Amino acid sequence: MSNAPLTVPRAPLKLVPSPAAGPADLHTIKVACSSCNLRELCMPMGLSPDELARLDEVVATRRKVKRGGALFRHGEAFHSLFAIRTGFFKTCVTSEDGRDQVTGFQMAGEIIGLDGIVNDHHTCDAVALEDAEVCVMPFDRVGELSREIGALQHHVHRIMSREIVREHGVMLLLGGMRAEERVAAFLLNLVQRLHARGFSRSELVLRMTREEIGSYLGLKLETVSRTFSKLAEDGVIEVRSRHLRILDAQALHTLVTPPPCAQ
Amino acid sequence: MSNAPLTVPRAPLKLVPSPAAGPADLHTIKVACSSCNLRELCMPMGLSPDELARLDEVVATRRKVKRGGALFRHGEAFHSLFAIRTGFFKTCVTSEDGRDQVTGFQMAGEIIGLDGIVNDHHTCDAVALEDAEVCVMPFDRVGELSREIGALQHHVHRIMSREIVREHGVMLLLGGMRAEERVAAFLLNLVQRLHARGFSRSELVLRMTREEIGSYLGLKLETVSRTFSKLAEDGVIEVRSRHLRILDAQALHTLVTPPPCAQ
DNA sequence: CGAAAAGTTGATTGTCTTCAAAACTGGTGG
DNA sequence: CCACCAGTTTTGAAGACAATCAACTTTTCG
Repeated sequence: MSNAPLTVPRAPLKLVPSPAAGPADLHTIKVACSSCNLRELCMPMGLSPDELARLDEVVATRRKVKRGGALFRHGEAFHSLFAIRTGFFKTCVTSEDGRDQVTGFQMAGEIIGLDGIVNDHHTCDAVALEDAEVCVMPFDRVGELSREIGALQHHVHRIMSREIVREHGVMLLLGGMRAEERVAAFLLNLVQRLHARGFSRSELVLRMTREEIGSYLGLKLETVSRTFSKLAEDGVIEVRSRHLRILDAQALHTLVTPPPCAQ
Repeated sequence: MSNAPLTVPRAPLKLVPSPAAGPADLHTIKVACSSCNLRELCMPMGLSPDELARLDEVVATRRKVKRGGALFRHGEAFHSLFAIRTGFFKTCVTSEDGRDQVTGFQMAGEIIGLDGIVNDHHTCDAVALEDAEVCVMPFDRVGELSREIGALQHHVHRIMSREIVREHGVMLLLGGMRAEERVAAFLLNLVQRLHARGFSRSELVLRMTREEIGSYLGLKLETVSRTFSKLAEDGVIEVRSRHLRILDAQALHTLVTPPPCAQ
Protein backbone atom coordinates (compact mmCIF):
# COMPACT_ATOMS: atom_id res chain seq x y z
CA MET A 1 0.00 0.00 0.00
CA SER A 2 1.07 3.56 -0.43
CA ASN A 3 3.20 4.82 2.36
CA ALA A 4 2.47 8.41 1.68
CA PRO A 5 3.06 10.64 4.68
CA LEU A 6 0.13 10.97 7.02
CA THR A 7 -0.27 14.63 6.42
CA VAL A 8 0.12 15.25 2.76
CA PRO A 9 2.36 18.22 2.23
CA ARG A 10 1.01 19.99 -0.74
CA ALA A 11 3.08 22.13 -2.95
CA PRO A 12 1.71 25.64 -2.75
CA LEU A 13 -0.61 25.45 -5.67
CA LYS A 14 -1.52 28.61 -7.41
CA LEU A 15 -5.24 28.47 -7.13
CA VAL A 16 -8.04 30.04 -9.03
CA PRO A 17 -6.22 30.36 -12.28
CA SER A 18 -8.87 32.18 -14.24
CA PRO A 19 -10.67 29.25 -15.83
CA ALA A 20 -10.22 30.87 -19.20
CA ALA A 21 -13.63 29.68 -20.15
CA GLY A 22 -14.61 32.33 -22.59
CA PRO A 23 -18.17 33.35 -23.18
CA ALA A 24 -19.60 29.87 -23.64
CA ASP A 25 -22.09 28.45 -21.18
CA LEU A 26 -20.03 27.15 -18.32
CA HIS A 27 -22.63 24.62 -17.38
CA THR A 28 -21.97 22.58 -20.46
CA ILE A 29 -18.23 22.91 -20.63
CA LYS A 30 -16.26 19.73 -20.40
CA VAL A 31 -13.60 20.03 -17.73
CA ALA A 32 -10.45 18.01 -17.92
CA CYS A 33 -9.38 16.68 -14.51
CA SER A 34 -6.16 15.61 -16.16
CA SER A 35 -5.23 19.24 -16.65
CA CYS A 36 -6.77 20.66 -13.48
CA ASN A 37 -4.30 22.03 -11.01
CA LEU A 38 -6.47 20.89 -8.15
CA ARG A 39 -6.12 17.32 -9.31
CA GLU A 40 -3.75 16.28 -6.61
CA LEU A 41 -6.21 17.48 -4.01
CA CYS A 42 -9.27 15.66 -5.20
CA MET A 43 -8.06 12.91 -7.48
CA PRO A 44 -5.83 9.91 -6.96
CA MET A 45 -2.19 10.11 -7.87
CA GLY A 46 0.09 7.78 -9.72
CA LEU A 47 -2.24 7.04 -12.59
CA SER A 48 -1.15 5.95 -16.03
CA PRO A 49 -1.72 8.41 -18.87
CA ASP A 50 -4.53 6.19 -20.08
CA GLU A 51 -6.20 6.14 -16.70
CA LEU A 52 -5.73 9.86 -16.38
CA ALA A 53 -7.59 10.35 -19.61
CA ARG A 54 -10.41 8.13 -18.46
CA LEU A 55 -10.67 10.09 -15.25
CA ASP A 56 -11.90 13.05 -17.23
CA GLU A 57 -15.07 11.10 -17.80
CA VAL A 58 -15.93 11.41 -14.15
CA VAL A 59 -16.71 15.06 -14.22
CA ALA A 60 -19.86 15.69 -16.16
CA THR A 61 -20.19 19.43 -15.83
CA ARG A 62 -19.32 22.34 -13.70
CA ARG A 63 -21.77 24.32 -11.69
CA LYS A 64 -21.61 27.78 -10.22
CA VAL A 65 -23.14 28.69 -6.91
CA LYS A 66 -23.62 32.26 -5.81
CA ARG A 67 -22.69 33.35 -2.34
CA GLY A 68 -25.52 32.37 -0.02
CA GLY A 69 -26.87 29.88 -2.51
CA ALA A 70 -27.23 26.17 -1.85
CA LEU A 71 -25.39 23.51 -3.79
CA PHE A 72 -27.88 21.06 -2.35
CA ARG A 73 -30.32 20.93 0.51
CA HIS A 74 -31.31 18.16 2.85
CA GLY A 75 -34.08 16.06 1.44
CA GLU A 76 -33.04 16.55 -2.16
CA ALA A 77 -32.31 13.49 -4.23
CA PHE A 78 -28.66 12.51 -4.37
CA HIS A 79 -27.06 12.03 -7.75
CA SER A 80 -23.59 13.45 -7.65
CA LEU A 81 -20.59 14.22 -5.55
CA PHE A 82 -19.11 17.67 -5.92
CA ALA A 83 -15.48 18.68 -6.02
CA ILE A 84 -14.98 22.31 -5.08
CA ARG A 85 -13.07 24.18 -7.73
CA THR A 86 -13.29 27.64 -6.27
CA GLY A 87 -15.09 29.15 -3.34
CA PHE A 88 -15.93 28.16 0.15
CA PHE A 89 -18.83 26.15 1.55
CA LYS A 90 -20.40 25.24 4.82
CA THR A 91 -22.42 22.10 5.37
CA CYS A 92 -25.05 22.01 8.06
CA VAL A 93 -27.59 19.61 9.42
CA THR A 94 -30.94 20.64 10.75
CA SER A 95 -32.70 18.75 13.51
CA GLU A 96 -36.43 18.19 13.49
CA ASP A 97 -37.05 21.03 15.87
CA GLY A 98 -35.14 23.43 13.71
CA ARG A 99 -31.80 23.48 15.45
CA ASP A 100 -28.96 24.03 13.08
CA GLN A 101 -25.47 22.65 13.31
CA VAL A 102 -22.63 23.48 10.96
CA THR A 103 -20.83 20.19 10.36
CA GLY A 104 -17.94 21.54 8.37
CA PHE A 105 -16.37 24.18 6.19
CA GLN A 106 -15.06 23.08 2.82
CA MET A 107 -12.64 24.71 0.43
CA ALA A 108 -11.10 24.12 -2.98
CA GLY A 109 -10.17 20.54 -3.74
CA GLU A 110 -12.49 19.05 -1.14
CA ILE A 111 -15.40 16.75 -1.90
CA ILE A 112 -18.90 17.28 -0.62
CA GLY A 113 -22.09 15.29 -0.89
CA LEU A 114 -20.89 12.03 0.69
CA ASP A 115 -23.75 12.13 3.15
CA GLY A 116 -26.25 11.55 0.37
CA ILE A 117 -24.99 8.12 -0.63
CA VAL A 118 -26.55 6.07 2.13
CA ASN A 119 -30.18 6.93 1.43
CA ASP A 120 -30.03 8.46 -2.03
CA HIS A 121 -30.99 11.73 -0.43
CA HIS A 122 -28.90 14.52 0.95
CA THR A 123 -29.12 14.81 4.70
CA CYS A 124 -27.49 18.21 5.04
CA ASP A 125 -27.34 21.56 3.30
CA ALA A 126 -24.29 22.75 1.42
CA VAL A 127 -24.25 26.54 1.23
CA ALA A 128 -21.68 28.67 -0.54
CA LEU A 129 -20.06 31.27 1.71
CA GLU A 130 -18.62 32.98 -1.33
CA ASP A 131 -19.24 32.66 -5.03
CA ALA A 132 -18.16 29.18 -5.90
CA GLU A 133 -17.76 26.69 -8.68
CA VAL A 134 -17.86 22.94 -8.35
CA CYS A 135 -17.20 19.94 -10.55
CA VAL A 136 -20.24 17.71 -10.76
CA MET A 137 -19.34 14.04 -10.52
CA PRO A 138 -22.33 11.77 -11.09
CA PHE A 139 -22.01 9.05 -8.51
CA ASP A 140 -22.97 6.28 -10.92
CA ARG A 141 -20.08 7.25 -13.10
CA VAL A 142 -17.71 7.35 -10.16
CA GLY A 143 -18.82 3.85 -9.30
CA GLU A 144 -18.38 2.50 -12.79
CA LEU A 145 -14.95 3.96 -13.22
CA SER A 146 -13.94 2.81 -9.75
CA ARG A 147 -14.54 -0.73 -10.86
CA GLU A 148 -12.07 -0.30 -13.67
CA ILE A 149 -9.45 1.86 -12.00
CA GLY A 150 -8.34 0.42 -8.72
CA ALA A 151 -6.61 3.60 -7.68
CA LEU A 152 -9.84 5.53 -8.05
CA GLN A 153 -11.73 2.99 -6.00
CA HIS A 154 -9.23 3.25 -3.22
CA HIS A 155 -9.28 7.01 -3.51
CA VAL A 156 -13.02 7.15 -2.98
CA HIS A 157 -12.66 4.95 0.06
CA ARG A 158 -9.92 7.15 1.40
CA ILE A 159 -11.96 10.30 0.93
CA MET A 160 -14.86 8.85 2.87
CA SER A 161 -12.58 7.48 5.55
CA ARG A 162 -10.90 10.85 5.85
CA GLU A 163 -14.26 12.47 6.43
CA ILE A 164 -15.01 9.96 9.18
CA VAL A 165 -11.68 10.67 10.84
CA ARG A 166 -12.19 14.40 10.50
CA GLU A 167 -15.51 14.11 12.26
CA HIS A 168 -13.88 12.13 15.04
CA GLY A 169 -11.71 15.16 15.56
CA VAL A 170 -14.73 17.42 15.73
CA MET A 171 -16.32 15.11 18.26
CA LEU A 172 -13.20 15.33 20.37
CA LEU A 173 -13.41 19.09 20.15
CA LEU A 174 -17.12 19.32 20.91
CA GLY A 175 -17.00 16.68 23.57
CA GLY A 176 -14.31 17.93 25.84
CA MET A 177 -12.66 21.20 24.93
CA ARG A 178 -13.23 24.61 26.43
CA ALA A 179 -14.10 27.62 24.31
CA GLU A 180 -10.57 28.90 23.92
CA GLU A 181 -9.28 25.48 22.91
CA ARG A 182 -12.04 25.03 20.37
CA VAL A 183 -11.35 28.35 18.73
CA ALA A 184 -7.61 27.68 18.70
CA ALA A 185 -8.10 24.27 17.11
CA PHE A 186 -10.46 25.77 14.56
CA LEU A 187 -8.04 28.47 13.53
CA LEU A 188 -5.09 26.11 13.29
CA ASN A 189 -7.05 23.69 11.17
CA LEU A 190 -8.29 26.42 8.88
CA VAL A 191 -4.93 28.03 8.34
CA GLN A 192 -3.25 24.68 7.82
CA ARG A 193 -5.67 23.78 5.05
CA LEU A 194 -5.31 27.20 3.48
CA HIS A 195 -1.56 26.92 3.61
CA ALA A 196 -1.75 23.56 1.87
CA ARG A 197 -3.43 25.48 -0.92
CA GLY A 198 -0.72 28.04 -1.24
CA PHE A 199 -2.05 30.73 1.07
CA SER A 200 -0.34 32.33 3.99
CA ARG A 201 0.52 30.33 7.02
CA SER A 202 -0.47 33.16 9.32
CA GLU A 203 -3.08 35.32 7.65
CA LEU A 204 -6.56 34.36 6.68
CA VAL A 205 -9.93 35.75 5.83
CA LEU A 206 -12.84 34.20 7.63
CA ARG A 207 -15.52 33.48 5.09
CA MET A 208 -18.08 32.65 7.75
CA THR A 209 -19.84 34.66 10.42
CA ARG A 210 -19.16 34.40 14.14
CA GLU A 211 -22.47 32.62 14.40
CA GLU A 212 -21.43 29.98 11.88
CA ILE A 213 -18.13 29.48 13.64
CA GLY A 214 -20.04 29.16 16.89
CA SER A 215 -22.42 26.63 15.44
CA TYR A 216 -19.52 24.56 14.21
CA LEU A 217 -17.73 24.76 17.55
CA GLY A 218 -20.77 24.31 19.74
CA LEU A 219 -20.54 27.86 21.07
CA LYS A 220 -22.68 30.98 20.89
CA LEU A 221 -21.56 33.78 18.63
CA GLU A 222 -20.88 36.04 21.63
CA THR A 223 -18.51 33.47 23.04
CA VAL A 224 -16.65 33.24 19.75
CA SER A 225 -16.33 37.00 19.64
CA ARG A 226 -15.15 37.18 23.23
CA THR A 227 -12.63 34.43 22.64
CA PHE A 228 -11.23 36.24 19.62
CA SER A 229 -10.92 39.40 21.71
CA LYS A 230 -9.22 37.50 24.49
CA LEU A 231 -6.71 35.90 22.12
CA ALA A 232 -6.04 39.28 20.56
CA GLU A 233 -5.51 40.82 23.99
CA ASP A 234 -3.00 38.08 24.74
CA GLY A 235 -1.16 38.88 21.56
CA VAL A 236 -1.85 35.48 20.05
CA ILE A 237 -3.87 36.73 17.11
CA GLU A 238 -4.90 39.96 15.51
CA VAL A 239 -8.50 40.35 14.41
CA ARG A 240 -10.13 43.01 12.35
CA SER A 241 -13.63 41.91 11.47
CA ARG A 242 -13.03 38.93 9.22
CA HIS A 243 -9.35 39.45 8.65
CA LEU A 244 -7.30 37.46 11.05
CA ARG A 245 -3.58 37.12 11.59
CA ILE A 246 -1.92 34.52 13.73
CA LEU A 247 0.88 36.14 15.68
CA ASP A 248 1.84 33.22 17.87
CA ALA A 249 1.06 29.85 16.33
CA GLN A 250 2.94 28.13 19.12
CA ALA A 251 0.58 29.61 21.69
CA LEU A 252 -2.40 28.34 19.73
CA HIS A 253 -0.90 24.87 19.62
CA THR A 254 -0.30 24.97 23.34
CA LEU A 255 -3.91 25.92 23.87
CA VAL A 256 -5.14 22.95 21.88
CA THR A 257 -2.73 20.60 23.59
CA PRO A 258 -2.30 21.84 27.11
CA PRO A 259 0.56 20.16 28.98
CA PRO A 260 -0.78 17.30 31.13
CA CYS A 261 0.28 19.09 34.30
CA ALA A 262 -1.59 22.23 33.41
CA GLN A 263 -5.02 20.79 34.04
CA MET B 1 -39.54 1.31 43.15
CA SER B 2 -38.52 -1.77 41.28
CA ASN B 3 -41.30 -4.21 40.78
CA ALA B 4 -40.49 -6.70 38.09
CA PRO B 5 -36.90 -7.71 37.62
CA LEU B 6 -35.25 -5.89 34.76
CA THR B 7 -34.03 -8.91 32.94
CA VAL B 8 -33.44 -8.57 29.28
CA PRO B 9 -33.90 -11.71 27.27
CA ARG B 10 -30.91 -12.43 25.14
CA ALA B 11 -31.75 -12.20 21.47
CA PRO B 12 -35.33 -13.38 21.33
CA LEU B 13 -35.15 -13.32 17.56
CA LYS B 14 -32.97 -14.73 14.95
CA LEU B 15 -29.54 -13.69 16.11
CA VAL B 16 -26.59 -15.78 17.14
CA PRO B 17 -27.80 -19.11 15.89
CA SER B 18 -25.43 -21.49 17.59
CA PRO B 19 -22.51 -21.17 15.24
CA ALA B 20 -22.53 -24.93 14.69
CA ALA B 21 -18.81 -24.73 14.51
CA GLY B 22 -17.86 -28.00 15.99
CA PRO B 23 -14.63 -28.56 17.84
CA ALA B 24 -12.31 -27.08 15.24
CA ASP B 25 -10.27 -23.96 15.90
CA LEU B 26 -12.60 -21.05 15.47
CA HIS B 27 -9.87 -18.81 14.25
CA THR B 28 -9.43 -20.79 11.10
CA ILE B 29 -13.02 -21.62 10.45
CA LYS B 30 -14.47 -20.38 7.22
CA VAL B 31 -17.66 -18.52 7.96
CA ALA B 32 -20.35 -18.41 5.38
CA CYS B 33 -21.90 -14.98 5.08
CA SER B 34 -24.48 -16.57 2.82
CA SER B 35 -25.84 -18.51 5.75
CA CYS B 36 -25.27 -15.93 8.46
CA ASN B 37 -28.39 -14.53 9.97
CA LEU B 38 -26.74 -11.18 10.44
CA ARG B 39 -26.30 -10.95 6.71
CA GLU B 40 -29.05 -8.45 6.22
CA LEU B 41 -27.38 -6.15 8.70
CA CYS B 42 -23.88 -6.11 7.30
CA MET B 43 -24.14 -7.37 3.74
CA PRO B 44 -25.96 -6.12 0.68
CA MET B 45 -29.27 -7.63 -0.28
CA GLY B 46 -30.71 -8.74 -3.54
CA LEU B 47 -27.71 -10.75 -4.67
CA SER B 48 -27.82 -13.65 -7.07
CA PRO B 49 -27.00 -17.08 -5.66
CA ASP B 50 -23.71 -16.92 -7.46
CA GLU B 51 -22.83 -13.55 -6.00
CA LEU B 52 -23.93 -14.74 -2.59
CA ALA B 53 -21.49 -17.57 -2.83
CA ARG B 54 -18.69 -15.26 -3.82
CA LEU B 55 -19.48 -13.02 -0.91
CA ASP B 56 -18.33 -15.75 1.41
CA GLU B 57 -14.84 -15.06 0.17
CA VAL B 58 -14.85 -11.71 1.86
CA VAL B 59 -14.66 -13.02 5.38
CA ALA B 60 -11.30 -14.58 5.99
CA THR B 61 -11.61 -15.60 9.61
CA ARG B 62 -13.34 -14.87 12.81
CA ARG B 63 -11.73 -13.40 15.84
CA LYS B 64 -12.74 -13.40 19.47
CA VAL B 65 -12.16 -10.46 21.76
CA LYS B 66 -12.50 -10.70 25.50
CA ARG B 67 -14.34 -8.08 27.49
CA GLY B 68 -11.97 -5.16 27.97
CA GLY B 69 -9.74 -6.31 25.15
CA ALA B 70 -8.96 -4.29 22.06
CA LEU B 71 -9.88 -5.34 18.56
CA PHE B 72 -7.44 -2.72 17.36
CA ARG B 73 -5.71 0.32 18.73
CA HIS B 74 -4.84 3.66 17.19
CA GLY B 75 -1.55 3.57 15.42
CA GLU B 76 -1.83 -0.08 14.43
CA ALA B 77 -1.60 -0.93 10.78
CA PHE B 78 -4.93 -1.24 9.02
CA HIS B 79 -5.65 -4.41 7.08
CA SER B 80 -9.24 -5.37 7.65
CA LEU B 81 -12.69 -4.19 8.40
CA PHE B 82 -14.57 -6.05 11.10
CA ALA B 83 -18.19 -7.07 11.20
CA ILE B 84 -19.44 -7.64 14.71
CA ARG B 85 -20.99 -11.05 15.12
CA THR B 86 -21.65 -10.97 18.82
CA GLY B 87 -20.79 -8.59 21.60
CA PHE B 88 -20.58 -4.89 22.04
CA PHE B 89 -17.80 -2.42 21.32
CA LYS B 90 -16.85 1.14 21.93
CA THR B 91 -14.57 3.14 19.68
CA CYS B 92 -12.62 6.04 21.08
CA VAL B 93 -10.10 8.57 19.90
CA THR B 94 -7.32 9.93 22.05
CA SER B 95 -5.97 13.43 21.61
CA GLU B 96 -2.28 14.20 21.91
CA ASP B 97 -2.64 15.43 25.45
CA GLY B 98 -4.38 12.25 26.51
CA ARG B 99 -7.99 13.32 26.38
CA ASP B 100 -10.27 10.51 25.48
CA GLN B 101 -13.48 10.69 23.51
CA VAL B 102 -15.81 7.79 22.85
CA THR B 103 -16.91 8.18 19.26
CA GLY B 104 -19.46 5.40 19.18
CA PHE B 105 -20.89 2.18 20.52
CA GLN B 106 -21.23 -0.70 18.09
CA MET B 107 -23.29 -3.85 18.23
CA ALA B 108 -23.93 -7.00 16.21
CA GLY B 109 -24.10 -6.48 12.48
CA GLU B 110 -22.21 -3.21 12.51
CA ILE B 111 -18.90 -2.60 10.79
CA ILE B 112 -15.87 -1.08 12.48
CA GLY B 113 -12.46 -0.10 11.26
CA LEU B 114 -13.45 2.37 8.55
CA ASP B 115 -11.27 5.03 10.11
CA GLY B 116 -8.15 3.08 9.19
CA ILE B 117 -8.63 3.26 5.44
CA VAL B 118 -7.42 6.77 4.83
CA ASN B 119 -3.90 6.39 6.17
CA ASP B 120 -3.49 2.62 6.39
CA HIS B 121 -3.44 3.02 10.14
CA HIS B 122 -6.19 2.92 12.69
CA THR B 123 -6.87 6.26 14.28
CA CYS B 124 -9.03 5.06 17.13
CA ASP B 125 -9.29 2.20 19.58
CA ALA B 126 -12.00 -0.44 19.38
CA VAL B 127 -12.56 -2.04 22.78
CA ALA B 128 -14.97 -4.85 23.56
CA LEU B 129 -17.42 -3.98 26.32
CA GLU B 130 -18.42 -7.63 26.56
CA ASP B 131 -16.94 -10.81 25.15
CA ALA B 132 -17.26 -10.48 21.43
CA GLU B 133 -16.66 -12.14 18.13
CA VAL B 134 -16.05 -10.43 14.83
CA CYS B 135 -15.72 -11.43 11.20
CA VAL B 136 -12.41 -10.32 9.76
CA MET B 137 -12.77 -8.86 6.27
CA PRO B 138 -9.41 -8.08 4.67
CA PHE B 139 -9.89 -4.76 2.98
CA ASP B 140 -8.00 -5.77 -0.15
CA ARG B 141 -10.44 -8.57 -0.65
CA VAL B 142 -13.40 -6.28 -0.10
CA GLY B 143 -11.98 -4.01 -2.75
CA GLU B 144 -11.42 -6.77 -5.27
CA LEU B 145 -14.84 -8.23 -4.87
CA SER B 146 -16.42 -4.78 -4.96
CA ARG B 147 -15.02 -4.36 -8.43
CA GLU B 148 -16.85 -7.46 -9.55
CA ILE B 149 -20.07 -7.16 -7.61
CA GLY B 150 -21.66 -3.78 -8.06
CA ALA B 151 -24.05 -4.31 -5.18
CA LEU B 152 -21.15 -4.88 -2.82
CA GLN B 153 -19.39 -1.78 -4.03
CA HIS B 154 -22.46 0.30 -3.41
CA HIS B 155 -22.93 -1.36 -0.06
CA VAL B 156 -19.46 -0.36 1.08
CA HIS B 157 -20.16 3.19 0.01
CA ARG B 158 -23.42 3.16 1.88
CA ILE B 159 -21.84 1.88 5.06
CA MET B 160 -19.26 4.63 5.02
CA SER B 161 -21.83 7.24 4.16
CA ARG B 162 -24.04 6.00 6.97
CA GLU B 163 -21.18 6.46 9.39
CA ILE B 164 -20.69 10.02 8.19
CA VAL B 165 -24.37 10.77 8.65
CA ARG B 166 -24.37 9.16 12.07
CA GLU B 167 -21.52 11.37 13.12
CA HIS B 168 -23.41 14.40 11.88
CA GLY B 169 -26.10 13.43 14.36
CA VAL B 170 -23.56 13.20 17.15
CA MET B 171 -22.23 16.62 16.22
CA LEU B 172 -25.75 18.01 16.45
CA LEU B 173 -26.07 16.45 19.86
CA LEU B 174 -22.70 17.62 21.14
CA GLY B 175 -23.00 21.03 19.58
CA GLY B 176 -26.29 22.21 20.89
CA MET B 177 -28.19 19.91 23.20
CA ARG B 178 -28.47 20.08 26.95
CA ALA B 179 -27.62 17.17 29.20
CA GLU B 180 -31.13 15.80 29.44
CA GLU B 181 -31.62 15.97 25.69
CA ARG B 182 -28.34 14.20 25.04
CA VAL B 183 -29.15 11.38 27.39
CA ALA B 184 -32.64 11.02 25.94
CA ALA B 185 -31.28 10.91 22.41
CA PHE B 186 -28.67 8.38 23.46
CA LEU B 187 -31.20 6.06 25.05
CA LEU B 188 -33.62 6.26 22.15
CA ASN B 189 -30.88 5.51 19.67
CA LEU B 190 -29.60 2.60 21.68
CA VAL B 191 -32.98 0.99 22.24
CA GLN B 192 -33.94 1.51 18.63
CA ARG B 193 -30.88 -0.34 17.42
CA LEU B 194 -31.39 -3.09 19.94
CA HIS B 195 -35.00 -3.43 18.89
CA ALA B 196 -33.91 -3.79 15.28
CA ARG B 197 -31.95 -6.80 16.50
CA GLY B 198 -34.88 -8.42 18.18
CA PHE B 199 -34.53 -7.06 21.67
CA SER B 200 -37.08 -5.27 23.73
CA ARG B 201 -38.29 -1.88 22.70
CA SER B 202 -38.25 -0.65 26.27
CA GLU B 203 -35.70 -2.59 28.27
CA LEU B 204 -31.99 -2.62 27.85
CA VAL B 205 -28.75 -3.40 29.59
CA LEU B 206 -26.11 -0.73 29.40
CA ARG B 207 -22.86 -2.40 28.50
CA MET B 208 -20.86 0.73 29.20
CA THR B 209 -20.09 2.72 32.32
CA ARG B 210 -21.51 6.14 33.14
CA GLU B 211 -18.12 7.52 32.33
CA GLU B 212 -18.16 6.01 28.84
CA ILE B 213 -21.65 7.32 28.25
CA GLY B 214 -20.50 10.70 29.47
CA SER B 215 -17.49 10.70 27.19
CA TYR B 216 -19.69 9.88 24.22
CA LEU B 217 -22.19 12.59 25.13
CA GLY B 218 -19.68 15.24 26.14
CA LEU B 219 -20.75 15.11 29.78
CA LYS B 220 -19.12 14.12 33.03
CA LEU B 221 -20.13 10.85 34.58
CA GLU B 222 -21.79 12.62 37.49
CA THR B 223 -23.99 14.53 35.10
CA VAL B 224 -25.02 11.32 33.37
CA SER B 225 -25.89 9.78 36.69
CA ARG B 226 -27.84 12.83 37.80
CA THR B 227 -29.72 12.92 34.54
CA PHE B 228 -30.67 9.27 34.87
CA SER B 229 -31.90 9.98 38.39
CA LYS B 230 -33.88 12.97 37.20
CA LEU B 231 -35.51 11.01 34.39
CA ALA B 232 -36.32 8.23 36.83
CA GLU B 233 -37.84 10.72 39.26
CA ASP B 234 -40.01 12.03 36.44
CA GLY B 235 -41.21 8.54 35.71
CA VAL B 236 -39.69 8.50 32.25
CA ILE B 237 -37.27 5.67 32.88
CA GLU B 238 -36.41 3.16 35.54
CA VAL B 239 -32.76 2.54 36.33
CA ARG B 240 -31.09 -0.02 38.47
CA SER B 241 -27.40 0.08 37.90
CA ARG B 242 -27.01 -0.99 34.29
CA HIS B 243 -30.51 -2.27 33.78
CA LEU B 244 -32.73 0.34 32.32
CA ARG B 245 -36.37 0.43 31.34
CA ILE B 246 -38.04 3.09 29.30
CA LEU B 247 -41.43 3.85 30.80
CA ASP B 248 -42.39 6.81 28.64
CA ALA B 249 -40.78 6.75 25.22
CA GLN B 250 -42.95 9.66 24.16
CA ALA B 251 -41.48 11.82 26.89
CA LEU B 252 -37.99 10.94 25.72
CA HIS B 253 -38.88 11.90 22.18
CA THR B 254 -40.28 15.19 23.37
CA LEU B 255 -37.07 15.87 25.22
CA VAL B 256 -35.00 15.31 22.12
CA THR B 257 -37.32 17.40 20.01
CA PRO B 258 -38.63 20.18 22.21
CA PRO B 259 -41.49 22.20 20.77
CA PRO B 260 -40.25 25.19 18.76
CA CYS B 261 -41.73 27.60 21.28
CA ALA B 262 -39.55 26.16 24.00
CA GLN B 263 -36.46 27.76 22.61
C1' DC C 1 -26.18 57.02 1.81
C1' DG C 2 -28.92 54.46 4.78
C1' DA C 3 -30.79 50.23 6.42
C1' DA C 4 -29.82 45.68 7.74
C1' DA C 5 -26.64 42.45 9.11
C1' DA C 6 -22.72 41.33 11.74
C1' DG C 7 -19.83 42.02 15.56
C1' DT C 8 -18.44 43.76 20.25
C1' DT C 9 -18.88 44.26 25.07
C1' DG C 10 -21.07 44.27 29.77
C1' DA C 11 -24.04 42.30 33.41
C1' DT C 12 -26.43 38.48 34.95
C1' DT C 13 -28.12 33.80 34.99
C1' DG C 14 -28.13 28.88 34.40
C1' DT C 15 -26.07 24.58 33.55
C1' DC C 16 -22.62 21.66 34.01
C1' DT C 17 -18.24 20.62 36.30
C1' DT C 18 -15.52 19.91 40.17
C1' DC C 19 -14.60 18.20 44.58
C1' DA C 20 -15.98 15.23 48.11
C1' DA C 21 -18.06 11.47 50.51
C1' DA C 22 -20.94 7.72 50.90
C1' DA C 23 -23.49 3.62 48.95
C1' DC C 24 -23.78 0.12 45.93
C1' DT C 25 -22.26 -3.75 42.65
C1' DG C 26 -20.05 -7.70 41.26
C1' DG C 27 -16.30 -10.63 41.46
C1' DT C 28 -12.66 -13.21 44.37
C1' DG C 29 -10.72 -15.87 47.65
C1' DG C 30 -10.81 -17.41 52.26
C1' DC D 1 -21.20 -19.18 51.68
C1' DC D 2 -19.77 -15.10 53.19
C1' DA D 3 -16.63 -11.24 53.73
C1' DC D 4 -14.12 -8.19 51.47
C1' DC D 5 -12.33 -5.21 47.94
C1' DA D 6 -11.95 -2.39 43.75
C1' DG D 7 -14.51 -0.29 40.66
C1' DT D 8 -18.73 1.96 39.82
C1' DT D 9 -22.53 4.81 40.94
C1' DT D 10 -25.11 8.11 43.52
C1' DT D 11 -25.71 12.37 45.78
C1' DG D 12 -24.50 16.94 47.85
C1' DA D 13 -22.36 21.53 47.86
C1' DA D 14 -19.60 24.95 45.76
C1' DG D 15 -17.56 26.97 41.84
C1' DA D 16 -16.50 27.81 36.80
C1' DC D 17 -17.71 28.56 32.30
C1' DA D 18 -20.51 29.64 28.70
C1' DA D 19 -25.35 31.20 27.66
C1' DT D 20 -28.49 34.73 27.78
C1' DC D 21 -30.14 39.32 27.68
C1' DA D 22 -29.20 43.83 26.31
C1' DA D 23 -27.08 47.96 24.45
C1' DC D 24 -24.17 49.68 21.30
C1' DT D 25 -20.73 49.93 17.28
C1' DT D 26 -19.04 48.52 12.94
C1' DT D 27 -19.39 46.62 8.53
C1' DT D 28 -21.69 45.34 4.45
C1' DC D 29 -24.46 45.90 0.60
C1' DG D 30 -28.46 47.45 -2.18
